[in-house]
Amino acid sequence: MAETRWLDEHEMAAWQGFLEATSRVSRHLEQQLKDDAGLSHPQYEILVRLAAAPDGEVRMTELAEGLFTSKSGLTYQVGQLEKRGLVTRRSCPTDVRGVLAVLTPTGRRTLREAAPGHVAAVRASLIDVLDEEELTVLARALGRVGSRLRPDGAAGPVGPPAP
Amino acid sequence: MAETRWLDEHEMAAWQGFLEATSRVSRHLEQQLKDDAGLSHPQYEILVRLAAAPDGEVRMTELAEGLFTSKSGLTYQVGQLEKRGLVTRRSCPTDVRGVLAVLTPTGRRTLREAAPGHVAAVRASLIDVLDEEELTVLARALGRVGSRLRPDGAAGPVGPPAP
DNA sequence: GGCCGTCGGTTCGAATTTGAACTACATGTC
DNA sequence: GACATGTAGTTCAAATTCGAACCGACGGCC
Repeated sequence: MAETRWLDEHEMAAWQGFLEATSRVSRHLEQQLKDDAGLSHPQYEILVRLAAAPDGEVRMTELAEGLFTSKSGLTYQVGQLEKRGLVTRRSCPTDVRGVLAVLTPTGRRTLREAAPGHVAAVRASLIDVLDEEELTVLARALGRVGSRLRPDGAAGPVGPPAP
Repeated sequence: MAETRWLDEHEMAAWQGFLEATSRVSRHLEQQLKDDAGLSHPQYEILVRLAAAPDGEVRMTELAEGLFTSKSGLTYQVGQLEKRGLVTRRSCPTDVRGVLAVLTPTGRRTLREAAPGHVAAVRASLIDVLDEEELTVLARALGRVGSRLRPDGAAGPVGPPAP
């Protein structure tokens, strides 16, 4: 292994900015959702995915992937939502092992009530803080960062070899 | 409250990219640190801050602010580090209430061994994935996002009122 | 000098997250 | 068809996180 390439000032600023922004934004939104809708962020995301799916139902595994969370974590959160009547489970018709999480009418209503406040908070804390160029660059750059870390190894081109 | 301004496709891409990138990067680095050095990310950050401070000691509250974590969370993590002999506590000479976390020689050595691998992982997952322009824009944009959410209300100019 | 509101840290209990079993089923191969 | 291997989801214990309650100490003020 060659000498360590430490981060220069510029890179360090980006890294620290990333850390601070992600911490604060996620904390802020978590708080907003809890206060205004009594939902955690994972729970909100579950409702969103279900609402967007045909018949409002999605396989557990598919949900877990979309949430970037572990299988057991998802089981827990769906359990919480089920307790509150926002979601139901039914077994998958084409695979006996499978389970579908299903959005209930109450769940759909809860989401409809929570969404405007949450979107407003996302805008206030992130989206509307960026100008047009920043938004574009950020989407492109972070999209690449995220996709390269996907487990399926969608690493794509590693980029040109160092000159 | 006016009509909700939903996110358009462009904004949604940025938001989703942000969510995915933050999830995956933090998960990836957490894993790398645990595997290679037996440290959690908060623990690593504590060691870094201590190593950078004169005499390797920092007040608890100051540490908590730097880590964007709660006071109790910090107490816990410093406790863990203390158990492993990487950190000691001593009471602050100028304020009886205060506590200083102090880096031990073992702690300093542990950090020195962990740092190269961690920096490499930060590069591989984020920094080296960005080109020069992206790095600059990201530092600027996320820096602004983070600072606006600081509790001290360093909100700065909110920007021109909507036209 | 004594009081009052605030600060610095810890402790506590509750909620959440994770990875490692574990069960039950699906799938491909011969 | 039977078997080996992999997949879907849950359960479990352990670790971590948060906020609220708490205690002792500080500081300003009368």
